[in-house]
Amino acid sequence: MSWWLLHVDLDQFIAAVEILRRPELRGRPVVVGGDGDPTRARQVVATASYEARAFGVRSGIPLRVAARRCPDAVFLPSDPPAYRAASADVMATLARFPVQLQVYGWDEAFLGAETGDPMALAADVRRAVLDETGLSCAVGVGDNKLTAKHAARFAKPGGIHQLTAGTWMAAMGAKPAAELWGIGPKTTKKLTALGLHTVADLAGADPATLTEHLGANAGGWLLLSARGTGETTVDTTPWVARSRSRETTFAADLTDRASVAQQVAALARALGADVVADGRRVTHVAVKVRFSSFFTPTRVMKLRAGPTTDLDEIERAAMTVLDKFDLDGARPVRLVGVRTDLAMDP
DNA sequence: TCTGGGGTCCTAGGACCC
DNA sequence: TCTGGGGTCCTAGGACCC
Repeated sequence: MSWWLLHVDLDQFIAAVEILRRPELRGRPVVVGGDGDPTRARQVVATASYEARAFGVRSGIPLRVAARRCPDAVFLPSDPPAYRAASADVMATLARFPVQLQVYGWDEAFLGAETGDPMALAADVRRAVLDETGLSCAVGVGDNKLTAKHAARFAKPGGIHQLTAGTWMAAMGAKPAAELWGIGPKTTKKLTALGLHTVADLAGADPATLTEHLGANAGGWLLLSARGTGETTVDTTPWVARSRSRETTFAADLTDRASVAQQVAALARALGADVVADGRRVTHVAVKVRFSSFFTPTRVMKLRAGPTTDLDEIERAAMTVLDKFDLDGARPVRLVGVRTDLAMDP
């Protein structure tokens, strides 16, 4: 018996939920995103089914591009409440296993288990999720969260796979460092500049050099990651949001300050109502404005009078924060957003 | 064909105080 | 008179993830 980490990752989650309630779509290219109208601008793909991915349709590309690449795809609007409900079903299934459970977003979870046969456990988990929810998932088995996470990638779609310290370098060493969990485009660029291209390159890098160019914290963490080292603990405490935000990209840019202010006020009120309905108090109010140039500054204000549930105060604060922006000259605004930071003490 | 929405965590720099 | 050092709070932005 030893301690194992499992990473459960649902396959094409959002598309899978849609196919589950519309079985006639199974086997067809399905694209979910925005309001489901691929002729409208400024909407992107949330999730594409594997059949659509075969045509080059990926998360984040504009719906119009998806329609061009895959004209036969079925386009559906995003339905977050349905995905939340499906996610809850999956997590409930996982919670019935004798494991520690850490929910990690809608479609992922880490399990920690003391077991002598982690692959058998993974197979059981996969089968239970499929039987009880109709949703397929991949399950990665590892000696820490990083190896488990990457094992799940090898397992996708719908399989199980094991990756440990002993097999890490053989499996991952030749892959681009960019594929490591936690390494994004910016870090990749810095690593490339240092001549570090693969996971093996990074694993063998000079710690002082990494620290110098990426910071003490990030440098050390990168090196550990490249060597397949990661967390071994599972945080089972229920997730409590630290912030909540709401933003809107307009179909056509706003060009007058009054419209921008009205949109921000409405967002602040709606967001405040959601947060208060959840029994939370607001400590900070932030406003985000994206101009047509894609320049996207954010301004934030701490509420001096302390955490509040007063919607008028939240809206007023948003208006005060909006005043920090230079909206003169009618620079076209394509997006506004409001974020509330939430009090963490009960 | 221009580029969604909702999150978390970290860092840097200025203000302010002792 | 041209100059310390530390600590905390606050804001802005960067980076990444799903």
